[in-house]
Amino acid sequence: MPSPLKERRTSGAARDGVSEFTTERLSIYLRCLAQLEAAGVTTISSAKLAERFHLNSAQIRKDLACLGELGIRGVGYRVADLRSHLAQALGVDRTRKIIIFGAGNLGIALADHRGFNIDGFEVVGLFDDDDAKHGRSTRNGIPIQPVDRLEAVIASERVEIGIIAVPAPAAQEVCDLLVDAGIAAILNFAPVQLRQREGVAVTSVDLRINLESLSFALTSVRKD
Amino acid sequence: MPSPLKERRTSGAARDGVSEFTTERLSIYLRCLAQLEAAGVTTISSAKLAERFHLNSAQIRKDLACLGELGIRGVGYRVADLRSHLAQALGVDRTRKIIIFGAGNLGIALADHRGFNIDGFEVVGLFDDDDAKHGRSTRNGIPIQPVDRLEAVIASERVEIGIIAVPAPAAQEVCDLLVDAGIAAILNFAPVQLRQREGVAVTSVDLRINLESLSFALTSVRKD
DNA sequence: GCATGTGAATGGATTCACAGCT
DNA sequence: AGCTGTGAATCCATTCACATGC
Repeated sequence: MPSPLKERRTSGAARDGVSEFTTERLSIYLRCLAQLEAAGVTTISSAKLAERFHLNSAQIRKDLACLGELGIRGVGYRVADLRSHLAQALGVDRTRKIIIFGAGNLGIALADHRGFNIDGFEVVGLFDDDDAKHGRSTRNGIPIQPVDRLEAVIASERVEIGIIAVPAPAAQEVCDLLVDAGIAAILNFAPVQLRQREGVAVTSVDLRINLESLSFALTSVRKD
Repeated sequence: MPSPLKERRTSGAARDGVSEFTTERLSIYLRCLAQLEAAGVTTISSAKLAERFHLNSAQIRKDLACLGELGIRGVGYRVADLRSHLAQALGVDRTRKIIIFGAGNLGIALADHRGFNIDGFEVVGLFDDDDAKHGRSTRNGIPIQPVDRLEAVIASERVEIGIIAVPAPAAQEVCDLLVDAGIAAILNFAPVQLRQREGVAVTSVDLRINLESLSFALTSVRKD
């Protein structure tokens, strides 16, 4: 039984003993290491990393220990080595393909989103049930396709990740559609709690909640 | 000293004793109550709410207790009453104005985003430093304005929330610009950790991290 | 009787502190 | 000497369980 926290944010598989919190930090470390490597840094200590993120160095060591004993006592971590291990653990050492369902403003923006089209990810399809949109393409040239092409694209391109960018009322139906078509991981932008199926990882991004959290902070910390 | 968890997600003010986790759930409850009220339900118990969200009823009661003693023992909560208290606590009983910096695909999509333009929020400005974009408008008619209009709009419209939708290298500069112009809460979509100033609430949405978390789940739960 | 509000218990994430390797 | 890896300690969120009030 997953904790409600994970229930809401990401659910499906907090793999092994690695929690969602740790996973997200691993992703942050990976980004940082890529920058360090580009800057020519060859070795880094957990204390130095901790400084950058305002994190505790023990936490970083614990997080990294999930990948095996990669550190060298008395020295630190080899940047290149650690980066490649992290990339492998996060599964971005190869390219995972993504399709997006919903070609509204958000879906189109996400299809061309830089972070979704580099270093291990690639958007290979954009779908919508509105006939009027079919045939058009995003600026980056991703064509908007009808729903009946969905299954074929997922199968032939070996798509693993589906993004839901449709209005709330349609989200559950689209989710089921994606799962039936073989999608194993879903990133949901619709403001609904999706009924999830066994073995499918689902993460929701609810922008309204983020806004209201900020608004809540504003109601108290009014500096006047 | 905030915990790293909050540090990364939302920071600035975990107001009173109310944690970020609780705040996010309050936002979810509010949405649910609006639906219940629309459906004509007048009273609801924590147990019934718990069912909907796969949450523990005690947690819901604890969360709601933050707003005062709103429940009626032996009965439950009055939907309309609770909803209005929640709306007030989250600060959406009045309209908070938003400006977006960065008129790329994402910025434009967010400007027209439904959840950002109803029930307590309104996008009143979209800014970009690219001259070529000025004068154009989003589909919903929000014009793209030059940076030198920023301060005037924030002041005259009493804008409280700023959204950063620019590439990573520009994000910190834009953040400082917004804070200097009087913005008290920031929703950041750039994949960087922003240096934050005292009294400014900052929440970051990092889509790349969400994707990599899903990818991580996929590397293990390969159903074959 | 029934459902809230809450102190106490639990569980999990973070931090401390130090043994152990280089 | 320096820094990792990790058991022990701490902190905080969640859950239990019951006294309290309708």
